[in-house]
Parts: sequence; structure tokens; C-alpha cells
Amino acid sequence: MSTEDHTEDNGVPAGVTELPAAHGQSLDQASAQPVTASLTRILPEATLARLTQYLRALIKLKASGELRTSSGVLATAAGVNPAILRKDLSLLGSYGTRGVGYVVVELTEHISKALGLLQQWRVAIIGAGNLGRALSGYGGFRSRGFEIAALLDAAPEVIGTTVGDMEVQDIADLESIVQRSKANMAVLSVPGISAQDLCDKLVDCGVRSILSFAPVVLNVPAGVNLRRVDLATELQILAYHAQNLEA
Amino acid sequence: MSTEDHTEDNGVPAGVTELPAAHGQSLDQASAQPVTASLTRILPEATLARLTQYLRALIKLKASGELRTSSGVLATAAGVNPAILRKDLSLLGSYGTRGVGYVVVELTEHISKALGLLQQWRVAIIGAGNLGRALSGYGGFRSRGFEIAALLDAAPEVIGTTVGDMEVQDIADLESIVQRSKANMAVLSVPGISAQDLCDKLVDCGVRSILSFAPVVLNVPAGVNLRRVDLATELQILAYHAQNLEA
DNA sequence: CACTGTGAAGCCATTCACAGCT
DNA sequence: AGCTGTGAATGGCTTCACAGTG
Repeated sequence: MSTEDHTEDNGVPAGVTELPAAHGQSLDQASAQPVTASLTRILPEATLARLTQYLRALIKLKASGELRTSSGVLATAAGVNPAILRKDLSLLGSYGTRGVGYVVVELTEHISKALGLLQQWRVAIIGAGNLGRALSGYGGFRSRGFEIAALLDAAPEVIGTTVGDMEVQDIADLESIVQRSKANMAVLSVPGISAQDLCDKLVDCGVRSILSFAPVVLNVPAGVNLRRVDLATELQILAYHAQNLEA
Repeated sequence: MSTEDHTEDNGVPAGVTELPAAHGQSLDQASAQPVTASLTRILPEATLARLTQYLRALIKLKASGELRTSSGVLATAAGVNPAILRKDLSLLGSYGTRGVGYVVVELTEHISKALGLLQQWRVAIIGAGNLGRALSGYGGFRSRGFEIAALLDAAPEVIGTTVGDMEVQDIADLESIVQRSKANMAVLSVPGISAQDLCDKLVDCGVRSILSFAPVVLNVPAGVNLRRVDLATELQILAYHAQNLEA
């Protein structure tokens, strides 16, 4: 219905974390890594953001028929420098061949596995305003293992309408809907004023990973992953740089 | 028309930068800062993100009638620790009073000034899909010095319709519209496939600050500010942490 | 010979702890 | 007495440069 909703592939970085996280393990860097070792240990946040970019770049390369690639090519495609790409990948294990490079499909799989994209994630979208609708129609999710499990809103005139192929359900039934739909992630695209309350409810019914677009500081118990994207913040940071560019 | 579009105040951090920027000045930390010194010198990206949070917290405090505050209170409201808040503020100058704290309105102004929010920014939104519409209706922008200057799209059935109080204009006329509307910032909420082309056009007609939601790596000449927010990346990072939380 | 994998160096950001004011 | 402002210490991430290897 319009130009947008960048349904395609490739893209880019983002947020500051927010994970009060108390990851169980304290040791990483175990001595032996017998290759293809399943558990990847803790990856730095910055590395994670870049891995998603490599993944996009790889998918593009595969689509254009490339079988192999190198840190130089991949780095350019992902907009980073080759050294850090190699360092990032080395944190996952040694999946390249010296003097040659990386096998596209192989590397794609290793990164997907490390990121946890081999399992299907079910996302409940809380708030069916424009942002919520944009998200529920965003092709980039479905194509990467994220299934929209439910779409909720509080406004009577919105509840019961359909967005894409999803019916908007009543936010009042959040707990039962989340349980029934087996959602294990949630996106909060609601006004700041209701965000904390809904966040608490999500946590109560077992959701441990939440992406919030609400412009408020949210408190979550340890063990819950919270990421926030703040649109006004983005523009403000841009304004700062714009101001400083002016002669 | 629904629950979302968090029109209110407070909110949170976000993105990884992307500024190939070749900021003129190399010196900062000049010796004397005669207070209220106009030019703030380069602020670290991480500090910028937090400053926007402090600003939100301050606006809330003001709204609830507080005249003064302290690093402890503000830090809690912004979700950071007091030490880094003080360090951040000290980069702007010494606007607090030892033993007392900060005057809310005064600090608000200093931060606004540092961020470049005292001038009016005019934002062209490129792409009037759900995301573009969500952004153009986002109250948090207008209330912070960001005026929506224009809303463009390519789809014939969308051009000419109104969104809020804005008429959607034809993206084919981008150059003239940007010039006439005096837009000095742009938001790209278009499909990845058209993003680079539109980005180039924006740069051509003088826009030097761009916030992109398109899931592609964009190339811009030095001197242009580009920030990117990638929704799929956010979920993927969350997936990683979710996977690692699972016992 | 080309390209990966990685120790070491360098840089940036956060935290600590306390001196300096009011 | 209390809270700011900041040097010093710490920790994490990035870049460098090269040894290792097919």
C-alpha cells in the first residue's frame, strides 16, 4: 500500500543494551574448542550487532550466486573493516580457510546458530497503532525466524479488525493470549504511560525478551532481556551532529 | 486511533553510529571554560544517547513541579548510575552546585542547547507506509523541536492522501519539495531497494542528516550524518540473549 | 601467495573514590 | 554535611600487524 516497509534483506546496527542480565556462566574462553562446538559463550554486544549485518550480507551474496567470500568482501558489504569482521567470526570458531576465505552457506549457518535464529521465535506485538502495524507487516521478521504470534491493542475500535492476516485482540486478555499463542518475545509499541504496566504483565506470563519502542525507562527483573529503541533520541543525536556540522 | 504512538515524554537509548564524519576540530578539552561557553566541543556518542534521557527525565521532573534535583535522583529517573551522569554533565560545563544539586530548568536548557534542540529542525519523511505514518504522527518529535516538513511516497494511491495534517507528496518531486519545505533532516522509511537512491537524492539537495530505517548499508559522502535503526537486528539480538537465557 | 586467526597495542567508556565547594 | 566535579583505575572494544596455513 505504499513505498515503505522495507520488506527486503540487508540493514544495520542499532541499540544500546539494557540487559541487567545475570548470565549464569562466568567462565568463557574455555580452553578447547573442538570446532562446531555448540555453545558459543558470551558474545560482546557490539559483535552481535555486526553479526546480524554479516548475516544480511551473506544472504545477499548467496542470492547473487556466490559460493565463497572473504573478510574483505563481506566487510565491505556489511560496512565494517575486515579486521573486526575476522575477530568477530573468530569468536564463533574457525570457519574460514586461510588463503581462501569463507564458504557462504556454511558461515551463514554458523552465524544463524550463534544468534539463535535456527529456532522459531514467536513475537507478540503489543499496540496496533501505526508502529505496531508497521512491525507486524515487516517482512524482514518472518523471513528470519520471527513469527508474529499475536497483535494486541486497547482501543475498542481497533480490536477485532484485521491487519494483514492477523486479527487485533484485546490487550485486556494479554495473559491468556500470550499463553495460548505461545509467544516467547514481545514488542511494546504502546504509549509511554502504559508501557511499564504492560511490561510487567508480559514478564508475569513468562515473556523474557522484550523490545520496547516506548519512550520511557522500563524496569524489569534480572533474567529478562529488554532492548529499547527510541525514535526521538535518534533524531536528537542527529540534531547534535547536524548542529556541529554547521560552519 | 489506537493504543500506540507513545506521544508522551520519556524514553531511551539506541543506535550505533555511522558517521564517517570528519569533524573539523581535533582539539577539545580546551583549558578554560568560562561557564555558559557556547560551543560544547565533541561529545562521545554514548554521552549523547544518555543526554537525551536526562532531558526526558528533567522534563518529567519539571512537569511534576520539582525545581531542583541531584545526580542521584536524575540518574535513577534516566536509568543510569550517578557517576556517569555527573561525568556526562561535566562535559557540558559545571552547571551544578556542590552540596546542593542542579536547577531543573537551567540544566534542561544547557542540555537542549548542547544537543542543538534550541533551533527548529525540519524533517522530511520519505516513505508514507505504516512506519512513515507512525513517525509523522509521533508527538515526541514536534514537542522537541522537530517539525515534519514534508511526507513523501511513491505509490500513486497514497500520493495526495492526508496523514494527520500532512498531504503525502510525490517522491518524484523530492528535490523541489525538500527545497521548498526547507527540510534540513530526513527520515528514510522506504524499502531497502530504493533507499540508496533516495539517500543520494537527499544528499544532492543539501540534506546532511539522515535517519534510515531501511535494512541496507547506505553510503554517504563525508560530512553527511547517517544513523540507522534496524528493526530486524533488534529482534535478532534479543533472540541471541533469549537463547542464552534458556537453561 | 593470499587470506585467516589472533596476540599485543591503543583507544574509548565506565566506574571508583575523593578532593573541592557551598 | 552533602553533593558536585574529576583524576586515576579499570574494563571492553577496535585496530594493527603478523604468524600460521591451505
